[in-house]
Amino acid sequence: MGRRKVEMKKIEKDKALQVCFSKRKQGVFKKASELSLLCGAHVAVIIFSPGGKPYVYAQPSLDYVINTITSSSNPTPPPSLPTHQQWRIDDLNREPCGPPRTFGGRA
Amino acid sequence: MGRRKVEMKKIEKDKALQVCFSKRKQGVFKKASELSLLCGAHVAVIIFSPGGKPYVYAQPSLDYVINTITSSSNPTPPPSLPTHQQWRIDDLNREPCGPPRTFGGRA
DNA sequence: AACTATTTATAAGA
DNA sequence: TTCTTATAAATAGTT
Repeated sequence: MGRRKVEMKKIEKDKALQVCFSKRKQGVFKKASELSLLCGAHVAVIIFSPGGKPYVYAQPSLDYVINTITSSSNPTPPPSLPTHQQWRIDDLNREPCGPPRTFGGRA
Repeated sequence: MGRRKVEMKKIEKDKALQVCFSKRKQGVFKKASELSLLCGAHVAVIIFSPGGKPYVYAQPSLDYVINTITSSSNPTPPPSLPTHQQWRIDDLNREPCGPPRTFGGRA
């Protein structure tokens, strides 16, 4: 979205890349925060700038999300939920990681 | 965006929440993958559904991003970059975490 | 950093 | 859940 449709490939011009990074980082954080708020979902977004500086959005906290995702299996299933899923961290690394995919099903 | 402007508060109707979560999770992953591709940025997005099931997008990998962010200081500055920033993980947890904020500056 | 022309994401509905 | 469509929102190029 913008004046032109943009090709999805690495931006070469350094100035343009910096501007794009800054704008889109903000966009991703906003989308993540909206998802968290609207759906009551816990979420963490970790972004490293091309210069290596980290930016983080997390709900409720980075520690919480990393600790939960790092636990090899889900140790504390919410007792109120009938269809709780079991999962292992190894499964997560098998995600396809491409934009035009489904990125998993429902909870 | 959509037929109506939507209030930014927790969705109550369970069905609507599921649909919203599914669509927006996909949206966040797509935005993150575009940021990664366009800017060559390393990124991880970890999302827990309301039911507690985790979904992950990561570039180049979840392990890489978590290991890097978990290191209390950046141990391996890219030698090609002149303006490398030093940072500590403690700094990251001080992010405001609200949608209408700047979410950090530029690298 | 602000401004808009456009593209893209997505809320409802089928 | 997938598709369609009307609209809100993100953002590319410009100032």
